[in-house]
Amino acid sequence: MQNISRDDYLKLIYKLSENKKESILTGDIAQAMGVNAASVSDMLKKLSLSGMISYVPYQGVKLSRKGRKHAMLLIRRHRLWESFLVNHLGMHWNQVHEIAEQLEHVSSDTLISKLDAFLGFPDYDPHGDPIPDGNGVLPQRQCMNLRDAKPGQALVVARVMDDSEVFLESFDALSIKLGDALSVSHVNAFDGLLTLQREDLSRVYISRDMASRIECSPITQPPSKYVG
Amino acid sequence: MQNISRDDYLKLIYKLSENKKESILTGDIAQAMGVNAASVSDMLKKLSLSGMISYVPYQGVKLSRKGRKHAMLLIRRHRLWESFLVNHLGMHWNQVHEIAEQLEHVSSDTLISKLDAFLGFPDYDPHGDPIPDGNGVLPQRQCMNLRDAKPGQALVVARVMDDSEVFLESFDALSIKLGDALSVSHVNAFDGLLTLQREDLSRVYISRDMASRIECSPITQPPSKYVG
DNA sequence: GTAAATATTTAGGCATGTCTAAATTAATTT
DNA sequence: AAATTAATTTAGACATGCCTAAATATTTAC
Repeated sequence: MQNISRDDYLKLIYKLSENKKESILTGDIAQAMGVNAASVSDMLKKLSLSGMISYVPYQGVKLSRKGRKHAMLLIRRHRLWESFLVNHLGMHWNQVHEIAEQLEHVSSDTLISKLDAFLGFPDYDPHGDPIPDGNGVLPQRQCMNLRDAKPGQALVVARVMDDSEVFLESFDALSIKLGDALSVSHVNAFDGLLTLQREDLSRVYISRDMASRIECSPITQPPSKYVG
Repeated sequence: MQNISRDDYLKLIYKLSENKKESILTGDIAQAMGVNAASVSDMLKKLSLSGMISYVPYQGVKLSRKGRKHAMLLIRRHRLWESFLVNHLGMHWNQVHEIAEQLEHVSSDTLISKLDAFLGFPDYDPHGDPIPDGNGVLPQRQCMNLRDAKPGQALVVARVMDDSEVFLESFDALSIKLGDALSVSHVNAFDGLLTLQREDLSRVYISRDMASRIECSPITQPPSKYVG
């Protein structure tokens, strides 16, 4: 509960590392934390001393094995709490991030394992984000970005990659939910607008911008008896 | 989430005020917080500035109306979380205090009102402590200390006034739970040892020390038709 | 009613986490 | 390759919340 800032830095460094493979730069962290670069330098020195990151001044920063595990356990707490807030308290998925941000700092292993059991040991949170296990290991799942889907592709909506209120409300307006099965009818050659078909044959239209923030599990059609 | 210390002081001042009617002394706070008296002085000045307490140097401290309401809302959060931990996560009632101590600092009114609804708007927590409502008002209940019970008295066990592990385990060992109905068979004239009878007529023996930390609702026997 | 004992407050420090401004290092331009 | 520009780090401050030691106020004892 008292290492809130350190934890926030570690989580952020992990998240920035997901996208880039290279070292994370001080300025990126400063921008994302909404904090002065000088503050980041101070903190990086401390995190480096405690073995959470490897830090070469002016060259950026990388999580150590220890730091990565620590970050994963924070993400575990965060996603378990989000699951609780949405599935049991009935909160909307665009209202839970900030609250989970606070709840994740409550440090009790007993609490987290009891919560995990109460929730039924979920693998994914309400946004479809994978929940690390007690060792910090993520469940694996074959996923693709909806933007890359080709006509004829059948898929299940698996995850949204944007927590912002405006995105989530626009997503809700599409009347699709995680777990829904869709098939790609058409991809507009000019702007990439996707036309998808629900199982009830009704249609959904998703812009490339929107699609790029949605991940799906492709459904491999079982090969028909008569093919091959 | 950032006013953790201030909140802890306010709650403590409230708890110390429950017993005493007079002003609370710096030294009492220092002792209860496990902190130096000088630190308490510092904090009292700050709390006084923000209108939470009335503070006269050397004369002690009293909660203001604002400070009392703030403290009640913290206690509300604490007791709601304890209810969740015991009733839904299956934790033992002697394990939840520290965790609730952290959870209560998560500040979101939406969260607390959703949690309240999820729990079914309870009036009492697992220790029988009353849960303030959203305005900081406690539910009222007629209660007496078990130590003061007289032979023939029928009562319902309502509340334990001691959160320590050693007390709660000894209480559990009696095989009685909150809500159980008991009647007083005998009070030992020398040491005050109580002999009580359960509804199944089996007996429980409770020392005066133990009894003094147990609160009960007396059951008024409905007057018999033939009396009077 | 004054002196000794006790409690409280003030003074000055330390750690954390932030800031601004200055110095330093790296990258870009020419 | 040197000079300019951009990014990063260091230096020095401030706020919070704690500490110890010294000063001050209050209470108790004689």
